[in-house]
This record gives sequence, structure tokens and C-alpha cells, in this order.
Amino acid sequence: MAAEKGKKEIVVLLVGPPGSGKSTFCESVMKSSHRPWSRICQDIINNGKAGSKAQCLKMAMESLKEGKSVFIDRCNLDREQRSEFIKLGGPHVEVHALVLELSAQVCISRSVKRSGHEGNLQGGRAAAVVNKMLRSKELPKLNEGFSRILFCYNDADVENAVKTYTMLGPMDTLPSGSFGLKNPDTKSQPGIMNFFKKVSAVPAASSSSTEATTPKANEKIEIVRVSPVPTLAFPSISTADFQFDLDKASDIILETAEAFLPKLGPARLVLVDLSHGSKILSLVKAKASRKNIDSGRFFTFVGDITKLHSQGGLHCNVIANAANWRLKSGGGGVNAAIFKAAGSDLEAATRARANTLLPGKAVVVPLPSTCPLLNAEGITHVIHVLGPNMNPNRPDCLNNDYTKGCKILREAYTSLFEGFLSTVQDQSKLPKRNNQATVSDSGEEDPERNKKFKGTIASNMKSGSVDDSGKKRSKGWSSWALALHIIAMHPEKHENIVLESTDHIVVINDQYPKARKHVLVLAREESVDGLEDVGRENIQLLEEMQNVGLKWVQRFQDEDPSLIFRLGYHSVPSMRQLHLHVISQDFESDHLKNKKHWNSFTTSFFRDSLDVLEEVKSQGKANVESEAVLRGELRCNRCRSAHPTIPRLKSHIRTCPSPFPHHLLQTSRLLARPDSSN
DNA sequence: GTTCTAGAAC
DNA sequence: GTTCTAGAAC
Repeated sequence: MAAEKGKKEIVVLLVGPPGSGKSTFCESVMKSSHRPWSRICQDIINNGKAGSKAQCLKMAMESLKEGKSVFIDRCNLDREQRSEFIKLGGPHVEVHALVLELSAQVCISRSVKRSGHEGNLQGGRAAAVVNKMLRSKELPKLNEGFSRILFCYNDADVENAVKTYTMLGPMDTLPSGSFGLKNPDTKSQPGIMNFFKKVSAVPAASSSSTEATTPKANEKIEIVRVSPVPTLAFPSISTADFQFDLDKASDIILETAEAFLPKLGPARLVLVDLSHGSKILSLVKAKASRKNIDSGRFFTFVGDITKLHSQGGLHCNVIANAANWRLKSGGGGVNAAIFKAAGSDLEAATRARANTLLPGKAVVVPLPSTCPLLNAEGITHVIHVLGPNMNPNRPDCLNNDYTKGCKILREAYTSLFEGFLSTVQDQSKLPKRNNQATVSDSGEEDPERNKKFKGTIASNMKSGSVDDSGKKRSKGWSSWALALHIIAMHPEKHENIVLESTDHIVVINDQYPKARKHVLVLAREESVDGLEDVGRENIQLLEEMQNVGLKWVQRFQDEDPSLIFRLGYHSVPSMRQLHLHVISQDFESDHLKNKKHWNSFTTSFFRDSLDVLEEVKSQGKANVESEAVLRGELRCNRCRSAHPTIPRLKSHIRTCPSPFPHHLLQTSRLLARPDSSN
């Protein structure tokens, strides 16, 4: 009996989708265990047929009364499903969970085989069932009431678990706790697309704990995919109402798509047109096959872009809209159709990102969860694109100027594909930052100011946006990062802090000086956000910034000749608007608090103004150092000795007697008065 | 960029 | 116990 002294029954909840091996596990243990077990399987509890949870509970209680331990052989994938079985626990009954985290593919193929009805339909159903279950899976936690949880990720783990439970005699117990959990991140399962993003961002990730929801790169069976391949469906831009030449347009589509496919991983690009007789479709199709473009990853499709999944059976997670400049519904065609299908959600979501769009630009709009397009078609993002216009009855007609037109159309597709790329992967590691959005921060759009079409996508501009997986994106500038930009654009509104200004520059004190003297010379050029945006056209500007910086050094040294300065730029600025740091080398400041602060001024991340000028003159651009150096050791800027913490470093630099390194002394990178004793 | 703070390091 | 870092939130 259960009450027998020292003896404890065990309830083991198997946790896993169909085909994960729950029944096999139970049978293996029961075959040679010395402990009496009862397997309670919901699939057969009803005289061989599937039964209810209540039946399972009742039978479990009966078995426990008989002194048997029990396996609860049902999926038990979410907390709620498990909760009532956990209540079976008590002073004489322990409750364990055994989690079978095997890959979705394995589970699906096993359940297909078991059903004895191989083939697409059965396979499709099995896949659908497993996928659906995995989507709402919650891994068990000790605080649900388990005394022990064991995670298995592969056959070897399962074999060990079988041994563990087989060896368990009637009087034995197992240690409490959670065992074998490999990646605690899987405790909550975000939407299926989030998973895909995570996986595609780190293609090398092979942690088997995510395997259950990770598609293999080269899956052979379509239905086994847990997440669909990211796919962008896009209409031909500018060739309908904007009357752009079809031949030229088709060349540009192919050219830009071809350039992007290698960057997109397994993702697909699909040109869509409503009509079977579409000329642009047949042109693109013919040219694509001539160019031997991978037809699995770039193809044309006839259908309604708002109903590709439901009517066409094509799964696309992102669609492009041939938008108008006002980013509003209307005009008929694709634009009207998409706005109609997406409902008011799209207008609101668009408005949160941008108010207007310039030709050649794109804006990525994530659809809110309530959006019908998301729910009915699985579309997670709409990317609005505005192409060039050749129709005299529409705004901004280019009057047949195809030089300009082709350039803008190329930009439009590039912006679109970049936008798509940004939905596929987290781009935080991309070195280039100059593909910035050009929608104004205040939401007011000034078409005049975008003389250069260097930027491409307009997205995530309103604030530090967070993508679906919770990471901050590198695109766009958070509101705090705009402070310098705002001052540079309107110094007259900030008279209280502006020390000096000309048509091209503004000088201010750094709000959080990292040394006794620390001022910033801001460029007033609209489109130059940082060193990476600098080109030959900015040489005069760089020279003026340096001269103004030197003037301020003189001024400071007149007050205190012992001050030593460097003039330079951060390789990758945290704040928008090119700014030159004029900073004394004492680094005596309470605002200098962390490794990033120190390393940004004392490693190769800090690019001396002189060097930058020389590089721009000779090679047309400045070299920039990777942000990785910011995480390096803390080294003295004079003797280069390493120090474990910021406080220790600071106390060292207060008294370090060494001269500055050779390369700084050699040229006039380091600005010291001759009579200073350094 | 800063502030705040959990928790690692000492 | 305190010091310090590093990540999240802004």
C-alpha cells in the first residue's frame, strides 16, 4: 500500500508532442523495472480509444492507491494541462516531469510512420498537429510543483533517462531538482516567426534544445517545416500607374534581386501580379531563366497579393506595397487592395513609422496582432515602397528622364529588399550604418532636404524600436541619440548651450564631459551622421571642424598650459550628427564611468582628426574601427598598463609618470604646449 | 548617450 | 559585507 513506511509513489508526467517517444519510454522502463508502474495513456484509455483528461486523472488515482507509480502518457505541453496531475502529489507521492525535447522533424516522421497512413495528407496533418502543439509549448518548471524535472534532447538522453527510471526500486528515490535543461531561453515559446528570426540570425546555432522548433536548412519535406521560409512578395514598382518602361524595370528587378539573394540566406523573393497576361511578369521570368537565377528563391507568381496564402497556397510573411507618397489608401491597384485587406490597423501602424515617403524609399511596417492580413494570410510586415513616376498626371513626374528614373527605381528595390532583410535578421552586427532612414524625426517631411539619395529605408524612426525578439535594432536613432542633431539643425533655439556657431559648425560643451575640458564641434550638414558618412565632399567641413577645434584648444591652454588635448571622432558614434571631440587627456571626470567610455577615447576607436582628413583626401573615406575594441582591456593611455577596474585605472592615470605613446607624440595628434613638462 | 539595479566579484 | 560591471530601460 501507498502508506507503507518510507515508500513513495512517483507520478511521472511525460512532456512532449506526438512522436517524441513518450510511450516508448514508458514501455522501456516498465519492461524491466522492479517498481510497479502503471502507464496511463490518454490515447488508448477508453478501451483502446482516446479518452479524456478526467479519465486519466481517475485512473492515476486508482493506480496510486494500489501502490503503483504512474506514467502520465499524454502531451502535457502546457502548464495548464499539467496542473491537475501535479495535484496528485502529496506526502507519499512525488511528481516528476520528463521532457522529451526532440526535433520536430523526428516527432513528425515518427507519428506519420506510426499512423500507418504515409502520404501527404497524413503527413500534413501530423505536421500541422505537431507544429501547432509546439507553438503553445511551455517547458515545465519546478515551481509548478514538480520535485524533479529531467530534460532529454536526443536518443542518448532518453536512453539514460530510461536507465534512471528502470533502476529505481520500489523504495528508492531520485534527487530533486531540474536536470539537463540546456537553454533556459526555451522556457517560453514566442511566435513561430520569432523563432525563425532567432535561428536565421545565428545559422550556426546548434543547441539541440531549440531543435524542436528549428527547421533544418535543407528540409526535403515541405510539410515538416515548423516555420515557413521567409518570403517577400512584391508587385512590380512604378510599371502600372506610374508608366515606367517595362523593359528597363524588369532589368532593374533582376539586377537588384540578384544582388540581394546572397544576403538573404534561404529567404525568397516573389514578384506578384494579378494578371496571367502580365507583361512585366513574363519579361522578368524570361530574363531570370536566361540569367540562371535560382528559381526556388526568386520567381514570379500570379495572384492577389493580399490573398497569396488563402487563394494561391503561397506562404509569404512579408509583402510590399506600391505606395503613394502620402502613405495612404487610395488610387486603386495594389495600394488600395493592401490597405483594404489590412484594415485600419495598417494605417495606424504606418503612421507610427512615417507620414510620407520619398521616391526610392521604403518603410517597414510590422502588422499589429489584430490585423486581418496577419491572421488570415500570415503576413507579419508590409513594406511600403515608392517608385519613380513617369506619368504626367501624377505627382513628381520625371518627364521621361530615365537616367534619374532608373536610379530611383533601383533605389526603391534596394530599399525594399533591405527592409525585407531587416525583418529576416537582426542587423545589429552590420558594420555600415549609413542606410539610415530619411523620414524626419518630428514627422514633418521636407522633400527639399534629401538631395542625396544615399539612405534607403525609412523604418523604426520614432524611437528606440524593439524588434519582435526584443532586441534593439541598429537601424534608426533612438530619441536620446538625436540631441546633437537637433542642436546642429537649430542652434538658434539652443543659445544657452551653444558656445559658437557658423553656417557649417556648432560648438557645445559635452553634456557629460569625460575630462577636465571636453567640447564637441558638431557638423551642421544634414546627411552626415557619423564618420562612416564622410566623403570627399566633406573635406572642407572636416577642415573647418579641425580648425575650430584647434582654436578651442588654444583657448583652454591659454587658461591652463598644462592641458594636453586630442581632436578626434568616434568610429561608430552613439549619437547622430558628425561630431569632433576636443578632449583633454587627463580624463579627470566623474562622468567617465565604464569601459566603453574609456576605450572610446583611448583605443583605435578614437580616430584622430588629422588621420581622418588624410584618409578622406587620399582614399575618399575614413577608416573606422570595430566596436569590438570597446570591450577590450582597460589600458593606461600613457604607459599602456592594464587595470582590472575603472576605479583602479583612474587612480593609476592620476599619477602615471610615463610619456604618451610614440605614435601620438610623433605627429601633432597630441596637442601640448611646448612648456608643459610632457 | 545616461540611469538604474541585479548579481558577480571580491 | 562592499565594490563594480553589465544589461535593460529610457
